[in-house]
Amino acid sequence: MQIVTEQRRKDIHNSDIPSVCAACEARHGGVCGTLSADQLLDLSRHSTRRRIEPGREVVGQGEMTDSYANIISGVVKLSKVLSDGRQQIVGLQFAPDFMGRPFTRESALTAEAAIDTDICSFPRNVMERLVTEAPGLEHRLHEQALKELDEARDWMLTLGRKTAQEKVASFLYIIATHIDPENGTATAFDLPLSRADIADYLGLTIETVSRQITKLRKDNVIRIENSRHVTVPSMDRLMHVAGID
Amino acid sequence: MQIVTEQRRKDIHNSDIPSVCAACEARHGGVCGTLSADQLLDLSRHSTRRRIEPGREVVGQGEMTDSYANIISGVVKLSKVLSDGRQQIVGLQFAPDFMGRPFTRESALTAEAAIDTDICSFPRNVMERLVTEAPGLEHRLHEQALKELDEARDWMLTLGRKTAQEKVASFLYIIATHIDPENGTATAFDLPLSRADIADYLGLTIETVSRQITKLRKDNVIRIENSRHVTVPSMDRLMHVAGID
DNA sequence: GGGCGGCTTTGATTTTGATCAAGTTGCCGA
DNA sequence: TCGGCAACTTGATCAAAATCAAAGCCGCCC
Repeated sequence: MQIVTEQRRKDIHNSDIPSVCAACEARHGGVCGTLSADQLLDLSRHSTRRRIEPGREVVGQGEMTDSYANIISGVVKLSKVLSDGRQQIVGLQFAPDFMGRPFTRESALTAEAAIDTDICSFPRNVMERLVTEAPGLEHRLHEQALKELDEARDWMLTLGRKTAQEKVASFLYIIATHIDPENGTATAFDLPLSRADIADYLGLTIETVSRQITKLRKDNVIRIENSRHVTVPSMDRLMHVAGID
Repeated sequence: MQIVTEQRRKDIHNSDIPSVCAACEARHGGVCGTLSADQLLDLSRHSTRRRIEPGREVVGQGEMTDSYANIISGVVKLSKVLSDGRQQIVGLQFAPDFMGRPFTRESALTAEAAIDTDICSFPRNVMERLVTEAPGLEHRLHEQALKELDEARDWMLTLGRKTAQEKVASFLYIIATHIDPENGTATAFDLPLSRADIADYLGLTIETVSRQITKLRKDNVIRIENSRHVTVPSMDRLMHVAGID
């Protein structure tokens, strides 16, 4: 399914090697590479670092448009709800992803931390000023949008056409490939989402998710400790179960 | 669900009022508004107009990255397939949408016409040259990407959390609001997709789609002639059935 | 250490939508 | 006007996942 291919991840990653935000000691998810030293300093001066607890909204429904943020560590869920409460997680963001919507146009999205998450945020107006000054910055934001679009479309195939078993395996594969992007695909990791969150991501119920995880365990596709820690003996096997070519 | 809000559609639409491509007598989906007369002429000279028959690929898997195109009339399906043939339509594009992927990074997407479709296409290199010359052009492409991202995420909620009945109603609502963007929401229209296509868009089977359409007809939510022509007596009613707030 | 509450698992049953299998309808060409 | 074919509908049955209902498990606070 290549939600994010290795190559793509590297493209994004390589570009932010040089510049580190002085204020929060973090790379700004690739946005800094295109800025001058002065602009970087400007950005740093206005950025604030915050730790967000699980379940806490990073930026509320409409507020999303008021600021931009870089994820330093942790995982953020982007979700949508129906009026009767049914919920769907429409995206996950991992460090060092960049969050925030260019050009106001709120899309009824809620962003909240799935686990303890550190972010470095700066106000919309600073960002907008920099966009007009640095020609390459919009290009970077554009690439981020295209990356998210690809991920969303890949996930649509999972939501619409895969079985519960394949969905759960696909989810585990995504986590394995994203949880620690520095080191590529992880074969052992902690799930950043509760069963309820996983269900909301997969369009399933908690019970079905639990049963499928149990089945994967019994079939020796994964090993589990504490219901959160997962070990994958064979990534090929997992991908095969996930329906990934 | 506001897959595309009226306002958003207008934003995109208003911006291309002034410029019409001389070669194909069509507006280039909002990309021309940002170009100078010379650049427009340049673009026109390289553009070719084509009619695509239903089922025909507009641009194949990898080729998508070789050219850009503006939809003059018709509907294009963007879809993905699993290795065993299961298929999911991940997006629909209507006139006057702009198609094509900036920066090569193929995402295994197939684009094919759902009905007779006229497009005006131009080669990647011309487009890329213009992007570097006209600063506003990338901005436009960026907005298009964000629009598609919003639509994809709205649809993920539909795929993951709605019932078959709500899915079908949501589909009809999308068609009603997109089929003739000039005139806003249509209360009578021809379905641009076959039952099989609808099923692939909704993550359902043909039979389920058919049964739900029958049910909507029996419940007087819609009227149907020839299995393709739909009349919606009350758009509010349809939206309510679709689970749209 | 004991109990409480949230998260997770497991089991029994029901429901929704898929699958299998005929029919219809409508269109097109002979 | 008559096949013939593809698209669509309808019906019967089946299976996957949802729902309803208890337990476990684990960490935390007293």
